[in-house]
Amino acid sequence: MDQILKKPTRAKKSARNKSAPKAGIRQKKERLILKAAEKVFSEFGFRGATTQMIADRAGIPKANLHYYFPTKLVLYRKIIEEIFSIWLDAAQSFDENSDPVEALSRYIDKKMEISRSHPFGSKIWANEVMHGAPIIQDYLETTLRQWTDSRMVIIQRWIDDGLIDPIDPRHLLYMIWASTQHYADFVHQIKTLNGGKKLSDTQWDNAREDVKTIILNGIGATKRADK
Amino acid sequence: MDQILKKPTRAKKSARNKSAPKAGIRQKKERLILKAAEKVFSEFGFRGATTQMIADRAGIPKANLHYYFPTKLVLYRKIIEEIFSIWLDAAQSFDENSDPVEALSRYIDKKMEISRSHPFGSKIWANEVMHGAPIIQDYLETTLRQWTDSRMVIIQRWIDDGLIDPIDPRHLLYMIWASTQHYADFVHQIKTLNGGKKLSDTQWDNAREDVKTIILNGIGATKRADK
DNA sequence: ATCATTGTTGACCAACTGGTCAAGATTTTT
DNA sequence: AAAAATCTTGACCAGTTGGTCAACAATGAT
Repeated sequence: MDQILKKPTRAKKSARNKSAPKAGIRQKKERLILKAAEKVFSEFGFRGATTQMIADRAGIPKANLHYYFPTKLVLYRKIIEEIFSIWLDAAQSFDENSDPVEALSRYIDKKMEISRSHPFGSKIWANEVMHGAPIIQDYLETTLRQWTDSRMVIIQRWIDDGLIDPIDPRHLLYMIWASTQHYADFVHQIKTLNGGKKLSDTQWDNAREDVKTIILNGIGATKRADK
Repeated sequence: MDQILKKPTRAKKSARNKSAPKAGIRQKKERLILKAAEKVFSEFGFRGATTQMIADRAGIPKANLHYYFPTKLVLYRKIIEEIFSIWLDAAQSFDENSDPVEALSRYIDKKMEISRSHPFGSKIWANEVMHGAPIIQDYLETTLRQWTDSRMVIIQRWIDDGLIDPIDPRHLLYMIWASTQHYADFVHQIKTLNGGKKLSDTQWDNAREDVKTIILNGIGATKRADK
């Protein structure tokens, strides 16, 4: 799931020494920077974030950051790629061979889990799309488009087989995305409306169950499956 | 709906002359700037937007913009206030005396309409919240909080009266917000997945109906109302 | 006509920011 | 040990940006 993103970065020898005394430096430092950058970008957006902020959060001088990532844009792209790969990972759970209740339940569970564990990534993605996707347009047009089309076919088949009510598959997908990602993108609003406290484990469970219940009932997937 | 935002701005005489020969200048120019600013802020975010961009789009020199709005922040705040007032306007349709199907249908209709007619505002709001609501925190804690609480009571009453299934009112509201605002905030993604063409009138109708259907069915509001 | 108020704008500036660079430190290879 | 490669960092620079200002124009009141 990650290989696409990794650079070869000197994979010649070092097969006998104690693991990787120096080769690991680059990897560790890049990880450190990426993590800091993800947070800062999600908080301030691409232009709002400064390389100085990112360097500070990573605890290194700015020049060092630029040694590993030549430009702010390159750093940003790397992060987008990671987010997208996580997203695609969850998308796998929406496979062909399941019935609607099973497939959609699993998919919604995964998406909610990602909203909880990777809220920064979700925000960055949302930010990108809201600003016209200047960086990720190609992802939208290729990978995301293909995935969406293929899933719409599956949903349409469920409809044709009478497993769910006839709704536009597109809007069902949008609703799932919107409802699940809302818990990442609007976490601040949710927290404020929750008396300033972030959602507890139980509240997260409730949220996940309610989203699933409403959507599955909403498309009539349960009334057939139940009996 | 607007009075809060307007400045007194010389309301002495001019009650006999031909309307407002000069008094109108300020108002017209402010409108012009606000409209330009809304677009630019929604496209580039607060920091991404420059006062130069806004001035250019309004067709005036930057210094003139700063004559009417001393700082970028003041301009931004003004826009946020307007957005919020539009939002509150729609919120009215969610009144006490209706049954769930009627109240929620009307509310979702209004929200979808706003997503279509005021996508810029929705994006700016989303952007604010995603970045921790640095400007609008007070709105979240006061007005929005109160409104949300009062509507949750109504929804809870519906549940107690057996009019809808027992779900957490909070999550129902979040789902409505998420699903409807998605069509504004993610319009670019939706457009791309729609073959690069923005949604037609029919597609908007379908979206609106599907969102309503799924949510109303999802909470079991229709199965009681139908018979 | 004259004055006061309001509106207009080019030129300017201080602060910030992405990115560079050269000198030096550290580690790996030979 | 010493050469080669990699990593580190303070100082620096050029471009951008929010905001100011002084001179000027237009309009309204007297």
